Amino acid sequence: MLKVLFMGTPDFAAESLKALINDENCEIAGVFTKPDRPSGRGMSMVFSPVKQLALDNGIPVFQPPKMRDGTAAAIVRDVDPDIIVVVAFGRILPDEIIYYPKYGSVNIHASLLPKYRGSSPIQWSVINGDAVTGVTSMYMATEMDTGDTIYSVETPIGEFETSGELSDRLKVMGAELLIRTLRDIEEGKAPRIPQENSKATYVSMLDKSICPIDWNEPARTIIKKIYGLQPWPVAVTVLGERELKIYSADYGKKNEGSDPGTVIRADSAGIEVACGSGESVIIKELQAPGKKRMTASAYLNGCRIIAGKDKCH
RNA sequence: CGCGGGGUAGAGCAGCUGGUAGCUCGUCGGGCUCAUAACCCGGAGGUCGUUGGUUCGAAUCCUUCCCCCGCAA
Repeated sequence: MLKVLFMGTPDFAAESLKALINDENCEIAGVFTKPDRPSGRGMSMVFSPVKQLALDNGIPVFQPPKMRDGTAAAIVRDVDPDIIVVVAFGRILPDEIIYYPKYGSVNIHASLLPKYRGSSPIQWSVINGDAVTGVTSMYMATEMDTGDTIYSVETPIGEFETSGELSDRLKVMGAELLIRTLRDIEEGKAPRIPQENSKATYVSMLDKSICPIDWNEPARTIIKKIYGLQPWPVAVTVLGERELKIYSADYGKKNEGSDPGTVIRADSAGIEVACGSGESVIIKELQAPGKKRMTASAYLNGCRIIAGKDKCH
């Protein structure tokens, strides 16, 4: 029986916590999650998925505002876990916490380390057009995502798969990997593989500055960006007077003549826009300010777009 | 009371300095074409989100409530 202290915040982490709760071999002595903050319309306080799940299962929840002022470490000593499991916690832990438990701390990271160390590995693997990605379990070290890896599992990325969809798959894979990892650690047969630091790449947190679509890019780059930025922050382009969020798109025909950004067709099939490399992209679903998400053809019904004249910026 | 946008025919919108409603698509019927995401003719379909009020008269002005969306993460 492993006495586990779990740390995590979003939906992705809740999946792992759920697996731990259902695992006969684990006793969850407590859960750390980010402090509640107002969110949503009306800015009401909403508990994180991890907190909600913990509360539903009668697990003690701790939300120290700071990890380095000693109070968090004091809680850890008080809980006195055999191991700390960190999944998408969103905070950096001090050494006094990482190395406190008998087995140290393990982390589930949504990439094939050492590739994509950092905050948004799932999104970047999609945006960059990678064919495969995966989840990795590792022993945590002082520097973020640099610890020795234990296991990793790969999965192909669909050509039109969104980051949200991929995340839903990876969180399940991560939860399974976590259970296997913990079992082998307890049985003393988990490997400890140092990362090849020379092959490491880092990715930063996403923000809205990368949302605008650059129509000079090739079709695949644009399409991968559209799917990679979902469900947040969502790729955008300006068509006419409005900034449109683009939710789905497909490859259009070769188009050597038109300037990138030019609408070359607008009908029930969607809005086809010329892009770089003599290619084009067909916008299928979009959302205008204050409106619901809708198909491009529905949008065209109420907003005349003229092929050959209007341009996306 | 965090800020802002919106609820009008099946869908997307216009109308909103007041006089009972219009566009595009879809749909139904007919026609044209070798053919088409094409075109032509005709028809059906809306108590304009809800409550109360102002007015001779409100989708259009004020008010109550409900619902949807964006910002923020």
